[in-house]
Amino acid sequence: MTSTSPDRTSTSESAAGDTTPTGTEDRNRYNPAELEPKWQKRWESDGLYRTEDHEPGKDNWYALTMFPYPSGDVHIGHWFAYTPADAHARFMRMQGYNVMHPQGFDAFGLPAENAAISRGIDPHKWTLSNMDNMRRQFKLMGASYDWSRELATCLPDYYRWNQYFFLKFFEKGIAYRKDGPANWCPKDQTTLANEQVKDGECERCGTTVVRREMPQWFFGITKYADELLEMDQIDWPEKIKLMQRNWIGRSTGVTIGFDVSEYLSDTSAGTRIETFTTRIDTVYGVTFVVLAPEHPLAAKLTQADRKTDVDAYIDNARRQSEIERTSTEREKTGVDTGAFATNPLNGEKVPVLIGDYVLASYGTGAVMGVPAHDQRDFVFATKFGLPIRVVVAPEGWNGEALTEAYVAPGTQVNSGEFNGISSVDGKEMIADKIEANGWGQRTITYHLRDWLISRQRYWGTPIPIIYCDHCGTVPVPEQDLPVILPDNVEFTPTGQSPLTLIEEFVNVPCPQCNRPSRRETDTMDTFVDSSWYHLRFTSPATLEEPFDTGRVKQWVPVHQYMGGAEHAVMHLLYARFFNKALRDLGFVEFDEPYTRLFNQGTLTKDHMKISKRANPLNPEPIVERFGTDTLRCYLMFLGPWDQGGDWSDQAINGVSRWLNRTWELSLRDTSVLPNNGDPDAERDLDRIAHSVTGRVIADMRQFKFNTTMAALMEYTNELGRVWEAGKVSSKAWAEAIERLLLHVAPLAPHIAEELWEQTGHSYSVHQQETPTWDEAKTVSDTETIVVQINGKLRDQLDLPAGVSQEQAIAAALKSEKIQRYTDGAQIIKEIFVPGRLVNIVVRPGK
RNA sequence: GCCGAAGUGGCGGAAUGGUAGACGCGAAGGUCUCAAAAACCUUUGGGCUUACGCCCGUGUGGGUUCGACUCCCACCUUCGGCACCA
Repeated sequence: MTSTSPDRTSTSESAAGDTTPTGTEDRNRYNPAELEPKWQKRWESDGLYRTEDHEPGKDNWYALTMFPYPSGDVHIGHWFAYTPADAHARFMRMQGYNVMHPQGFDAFGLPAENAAISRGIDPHKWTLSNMDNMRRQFKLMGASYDWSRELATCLPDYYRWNQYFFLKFFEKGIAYRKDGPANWCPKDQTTLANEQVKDGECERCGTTVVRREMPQWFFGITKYADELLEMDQIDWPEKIKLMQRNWIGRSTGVTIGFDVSEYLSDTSAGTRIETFTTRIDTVYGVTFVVLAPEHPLAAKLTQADRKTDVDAYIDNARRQSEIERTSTEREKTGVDTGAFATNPLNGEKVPVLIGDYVLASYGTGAVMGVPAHDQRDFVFATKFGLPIRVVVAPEGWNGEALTEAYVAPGTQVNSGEFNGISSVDGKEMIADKIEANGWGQRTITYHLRDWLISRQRYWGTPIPIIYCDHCGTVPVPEQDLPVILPDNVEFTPTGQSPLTLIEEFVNVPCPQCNRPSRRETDTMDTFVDSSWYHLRFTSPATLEEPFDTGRVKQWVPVHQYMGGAEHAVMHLLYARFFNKALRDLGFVEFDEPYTRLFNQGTLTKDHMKISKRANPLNPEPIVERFGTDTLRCYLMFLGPWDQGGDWSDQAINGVSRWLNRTWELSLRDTSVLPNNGDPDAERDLDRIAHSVTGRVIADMRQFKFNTTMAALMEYTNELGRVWEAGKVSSKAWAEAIERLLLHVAPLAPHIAEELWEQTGHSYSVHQQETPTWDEAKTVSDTETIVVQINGKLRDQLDLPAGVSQEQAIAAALKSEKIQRYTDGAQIIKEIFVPGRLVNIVVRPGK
């Protein structure tokens, strides 16, 4: 199953310390291949990481990583995401928290279906066997997962609750059905996921994909837009918050109607073109109005002589894919309707055009064209020979024509009664006037659309709806849940959902009237699954309800969520929405699902994305050669976790060496050390030991694994020197080693456990607490004071700790090196930074 | 185009406005060895100097400050996200 690279077995690369001259030394050699599986088994059989809902005297800490899709292999990217997260969870456990660290599988999705189509494998079996394989590979990480909580979203025990929530949402109007766009391949006669569309073409057959409107299911996330913008309660990276804000894209402006009644024979779609603008101050500069091709008034307004052209244009726009239409590269196109609209402010009649740069889905689907103050309108007007009228004058403008749109604020001109005032004030005054006259009103619009959850796919949660000719859209009664996804289905080569072909699935009696009806064959977006899995982890075995409310209360909101930034606006926004919807339905009491969020970066190799084909990097050979602990530590050491990093085959040696050094240092025969140590030497050792703990605690809390590792490496280097000096007692030495092992434990759990045992401690190191430290013990008797002349380093002095300003400056002025600069010069200023430096500012004298 | 992050030795990277380059890799020299590997020790930003030392140096150009990798302004480059949003 797992492919092994052929060259690896033949090379004679030896594991660290591989060659062993004698059998007696063998026993004390660091051998991860032996001890890692040993401890993994022990931890598992002891249930060391099984979490209770309550531990007396401890606060709960829910450490969650974004669960993986079961693609089949745990790759190095998984290791980079999951092992530092595990180290943090372990650290929090040692900080005295009752930590829950679960893991599961986000098991619905397209790849399973692709495997089914291309290789004829059943998605169900494919997914479950991938999960088995990945579970085994995950266990190589030595992570502190509580596997008793494992869940997989493709199992009916899980997805039935998707259906349950769907029904609750439907009842409340949060789930609703309307026409929505889908990517349609005309050749394969199927809809495609966005991932299946490559450069506007069907990934399978290369046919140009078109947009097709069809009835689909939505979740009403936009109702929560304003609440989703509030992010004061959550401790998330500013970057992610910003991306969410931009995605929600709230903009305030004015909706204003342009009367077109005299050009309409059919007024069923109204008599005004409603437009939305954020720049109502420019309304006197409107010289045309543009409708989206899908706008209901587009056809109705078209005058007889323009009909042929307009019909052709609209038809053509419909053929274009979304990708083509929204490409900014593309030249703007448009067509005249022959109709005119009246600007209510100045009574002017301006032409109405249709242009596909106007999007039906944003704002009102119509824009007022102000070419002087909007660059797109400027380009459009130039192309169609429409007038460009300046109404907000740049400073110093004297009536010359513009070469591009002027978008900044200015002074109102050509604006009737508003002439001469600033456009900032004009915005408000004009809006007031429009509202007073009933021409329009202030409006808020959002970039965020409702969440389209329908997928015309097989491998997902069936949507629990039945369509009856008599009763209409009928929800599946709760007691009939789950609607089971049928097994053993046939996949057509086109990728059309097999659900539509299964008679016994589709044809069902109406739950209300019992007449023959048809079941919904769309399934749900997999982001539905991942919107609430963190709740299910608290009580994964519960059968009667989606989760145990009492247990959720003890664990959620998740204290620490960790995962990639690629989910900034999809998963993370959907999960926040889902939580708020569940709250409004009474399922949970809190407002946000994830209190803290940390995003790791991406791991690269040779500064390129790691990919199976072009740039492979398999964790298993690395584990075989160096051990899990080395791999874990190296991934944490190679750079700041949030910035990702670049893999180096060479640099991992350094970490391997360090663990070997840790091993060797810990197992030294302490009987050669004195019983009574030298007090000065022991005070020095204390200083080193306490300051390393201070650094480790501060850095681990903030996910700064690389500097944690650096601090521990410095510590082992120091310990080597301390041993050489031979002045500390065996007791002091043993304490120093104990401290080392406790700090290593979260990072390299296996070696720490083994050494903990071998140094005479009782199982398990992972149930110990982080060592304490005393700030007072970290200060030394002397401190190095840097002496600068005019900010440049000229000397260093070792002075007693806590030296006063006067003493320090006096000592500095006594220094020969300093006198070279002060002799004959005028001292202007002396600066003293306690514990750091003296800076003497001189002017070269005469 | 807009938004965001980042630019530091040969390499990965470290530095509450206060000794730039911690820690590690690599490299060079050495110890051990018949030899090699491993391990250990020393050196390792550039330039000048016999030496004490001195000068330069954190993408570029300015600025603030006694003192700037760090703060401010402008620009360049790379990466990530969004993109005809009215």
